[in-house]
Amino acid sequence: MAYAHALDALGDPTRRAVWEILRKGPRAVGEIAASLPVSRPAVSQHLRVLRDAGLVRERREGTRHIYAVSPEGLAEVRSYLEGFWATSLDEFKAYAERGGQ
Amino acid sequence: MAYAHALDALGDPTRRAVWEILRKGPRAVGEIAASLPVSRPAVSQHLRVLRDAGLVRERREGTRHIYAVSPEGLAEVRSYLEGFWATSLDEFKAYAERGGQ
DNA sequence: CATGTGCGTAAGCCATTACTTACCGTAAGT
DNA sequence: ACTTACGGTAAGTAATGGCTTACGCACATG
Repeated sequence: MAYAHALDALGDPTRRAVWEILRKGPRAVGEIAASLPVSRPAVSQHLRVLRDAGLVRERREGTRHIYAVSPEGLAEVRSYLEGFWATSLDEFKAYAERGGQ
Repeated sequence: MAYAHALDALGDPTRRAVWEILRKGPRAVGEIAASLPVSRPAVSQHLRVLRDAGLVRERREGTRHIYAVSPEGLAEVRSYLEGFWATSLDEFKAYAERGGQ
């Protein structure tokens, strides 16, 4: 299996922190690590997971590896959650009609 | 911390499997466990995590505990992801304008 | 060609956690 | 009251995984 699902990748707080940094714009690995209380290799490993999940994308500028949020992986997670939305609302409606029990 | 974020709760494959079963409609604990390759106590523990994350809700019918997907937790995850959507599209646009590199 | 910079990978350690079985509590039926 | 049904909890174990340091590779610069 190994992180097939994007939600596996987002299930770690540090990884979400990396993702939230990239949300502000593309960053090199070292820059990301400088903003976090973990080492650069740790960030590198997290980025690999995020990349395998399709959540970030990489490009190279000389020796620097620039990462950026990828829309595709985000869209995948979104559509996954959308599938729950309709049934969830139905449930909520029935729940309310029972009087909130 | 311990599963403060709903995405932490959704970061486990078995827990997502539980959630996907509940997506089809409310179920008792034993019913859920019967659909999965893990024991009933394991399901019970996963349901507790999902419940603490606000992703599922519980009601009782006699000795049966009926679980159902909760809209609130789902909405939380959705709004979290929505925050990435706009910036992600901007990034994608810039990416395309660079020629897809 | 040598040095410096920026990252990824390997190996190992430690904490987290997902799972099991055993047990206990509660509700309903006989 | 006894029994059965249904689930949560406790305790212990095995595995996952997140982190570190050490190392190696690619690119740029003197």
